[in-house]
Amino acid sequence: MKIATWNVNSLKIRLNQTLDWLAANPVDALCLQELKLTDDKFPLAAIEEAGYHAAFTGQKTYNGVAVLSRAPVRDVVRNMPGFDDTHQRLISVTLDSPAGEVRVISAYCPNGQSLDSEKYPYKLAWYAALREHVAAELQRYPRLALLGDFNVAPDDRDVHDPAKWEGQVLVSEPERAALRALIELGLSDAFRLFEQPEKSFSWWDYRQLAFRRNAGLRIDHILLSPPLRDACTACAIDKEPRRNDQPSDHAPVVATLDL
DNA sequence: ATGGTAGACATTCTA
Repeated sequence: MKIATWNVNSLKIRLNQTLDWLAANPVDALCLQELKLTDDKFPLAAIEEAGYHAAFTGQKTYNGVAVLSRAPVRDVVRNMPGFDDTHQRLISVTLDSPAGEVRVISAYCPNGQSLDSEKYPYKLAWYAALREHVAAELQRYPRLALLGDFNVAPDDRDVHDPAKWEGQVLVSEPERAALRALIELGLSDAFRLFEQPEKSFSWWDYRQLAFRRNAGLRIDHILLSPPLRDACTACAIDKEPRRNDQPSDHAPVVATLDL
């Protein structure tokens, strides 16, 4: 089976690109972030027409996440129970695979804006809550995949110009430590299970011709629990949609699982 | 040091 994640930066603007991408890349599950629409505006009919079920949680203007799935989904949990948050940033679902049920979580981690912003401690608190949520989910679901826009570049090799970015938001040590603490629950960064091209990124700023210069960061990740890590045979970033007219600023990431 | 682009919405905020 194949699972993927894509921050589409408005599902309204990117609906046709999403459907085109699914037609060319018929993955079993696609996690979406930054829907930027309320649930009543979610394009469920078009997605079902394309052969997918969907679980989603949205809000006006910002945030919003979804899981699109070939198989029906069940046990849908929106956000993190016990963490009081007005932002719609997380959705967890269960789907069936030949090897048994798989828990798929779509995450849109806070950006943080800058180290001196009030959004920065919110980001770290959100990460701490996510760690607790995923720890609890792992107790119940040994086959777990956490996919999304983590808004953290784990390592300097995930940054086009580490000297320029040193200490900045998305790269700062406390953010990297928060992501490591999550991974230390026993998850693996699927992308780094395999040899990858140098300077592989998943996000490029719209400004300053960043994509053309490959001035990007790798901030979109697929994290796998041990049984899924063992089943993972490939992981890649698909840069093609970033070349589209009116592209998202993020590229999809795809993992192949031998299940 | 500043602002560059894009999306949603309202003339600014977020990324």
